[in-house]
Amino acid sequence: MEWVLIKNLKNHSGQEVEVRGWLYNKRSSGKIIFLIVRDGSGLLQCVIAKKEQPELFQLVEGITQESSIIITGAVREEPRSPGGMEMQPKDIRIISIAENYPITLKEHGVDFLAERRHLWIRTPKQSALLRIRSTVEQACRDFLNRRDFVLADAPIITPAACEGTTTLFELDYHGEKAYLSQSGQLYNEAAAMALGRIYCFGPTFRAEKSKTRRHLMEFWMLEAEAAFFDFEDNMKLQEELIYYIIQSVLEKHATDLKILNRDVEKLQKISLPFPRLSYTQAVELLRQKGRQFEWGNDFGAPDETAISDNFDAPVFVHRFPTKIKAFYMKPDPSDPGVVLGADLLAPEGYGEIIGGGQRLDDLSLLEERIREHNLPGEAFAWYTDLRRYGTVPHSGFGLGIERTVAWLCGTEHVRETIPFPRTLYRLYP
RNA sequence: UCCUCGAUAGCUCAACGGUAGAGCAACCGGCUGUUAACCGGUAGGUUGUAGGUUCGAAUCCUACUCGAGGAGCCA
Repeated sequence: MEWVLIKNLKNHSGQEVEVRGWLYNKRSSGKIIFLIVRDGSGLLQCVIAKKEQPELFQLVEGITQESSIIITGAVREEPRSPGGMEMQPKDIRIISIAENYPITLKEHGVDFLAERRHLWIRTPKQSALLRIRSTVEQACRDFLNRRDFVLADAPIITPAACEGTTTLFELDYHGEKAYLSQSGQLYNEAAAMALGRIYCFGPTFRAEKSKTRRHLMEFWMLEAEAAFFDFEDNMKLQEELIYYIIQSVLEKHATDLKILNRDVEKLQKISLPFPRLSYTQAVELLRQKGRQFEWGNDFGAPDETAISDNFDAPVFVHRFPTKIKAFYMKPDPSDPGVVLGADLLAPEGYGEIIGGGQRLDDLSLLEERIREHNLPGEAFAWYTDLRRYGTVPHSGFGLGIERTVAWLCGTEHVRETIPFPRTLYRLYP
């Protein structure tokens, strides 16, 4: 008997197959029982009539929610069944009867669910989110690999802050202070000088006590870096990547997006190129909308939402004031008061999903910036070396995976876009 | 760190100074096409903790604990 995943059952209509999974729900009306079985790929309805299968009917009455079972039987198309396919089981093997399951099909609060995240991920919406996350990650790799980018993983344990600004998680490295990485970027620059076009993809850590729906203590970031890419090349690469991710998700996840009630039209109508707005233009836009904003300040979350609300596609905001950006950003040669950096703001108020730009490639200016920002010169000696031995113009960016998935799925909170979120004040499970 | 809100049955909530209640889940029974099925019944509580006000507190006051949303910071 062939073991088939529920999502592939439509290719087996009329055949007898085996499905392995868990009982998601059971509905009985005395002489007929409907089982809803899940296997991680989808939901399958099974129907058993008492008159036709008395022993099986009795067996099934004792199967509880989330019990693990292996069922065999013929599947056929059935419009009344969720998922479109239905099985009439010939045999059901019980692997394990589940104890009284805490997560019911009714509504639950966030605290209750977060405390049971290990079980919450079994529910349809959470599974759909995680499947889409997997596709987003795969699309990132596929896209960059096709563009001849080499995967060069950056370290997680680092000796010093990359940007010197944010609060980091400190750890004891055999008596020496070390920190969990908040960005692989500086290492990426070194790797790009070795391999040309590279990316890293892994978790990053921020110890700030951020407590919003857009923040996690541990989140995943795709960071790409390319030698000889200028600012414009960089933005073009980013928008093509995002476009590729959108198309991959639309193509592979029609069912999941439906489970999530996502308005897919909003994703379908996004086209290239993405709109571009300079920081100065963005400030003007905010003022037009009646918001108080002074040139030279950084945008807050409500400002970002106000800007992105003007566009259907993600929008680049570029050329920020040099003073509010990181030390490694390259000033615009035609206006040194601003840098060749850009943030990509997702539509519908999901905020910044990419930050990137052209890097400072001039040795003396970089050394000056390191001093200005009061960064320890010794710790950055290797980084300035990159400008000493064959420096080239180069650019890169970092894409926040959870925010991207939240936007694509139309989910309120990023904590649902990662299997086991690390949020402020919650380290369990 | 700051601001706002919340904590009552396993879950989601009601009771707003006068005997703690409903729906769901659990358990028992009924129902031949259910869609979070439905119908009847049973059981389920030191109202987050500690103090105070009151004849009387889930309800009012104070502190604390835990959590949520937001700000700042960021992806």
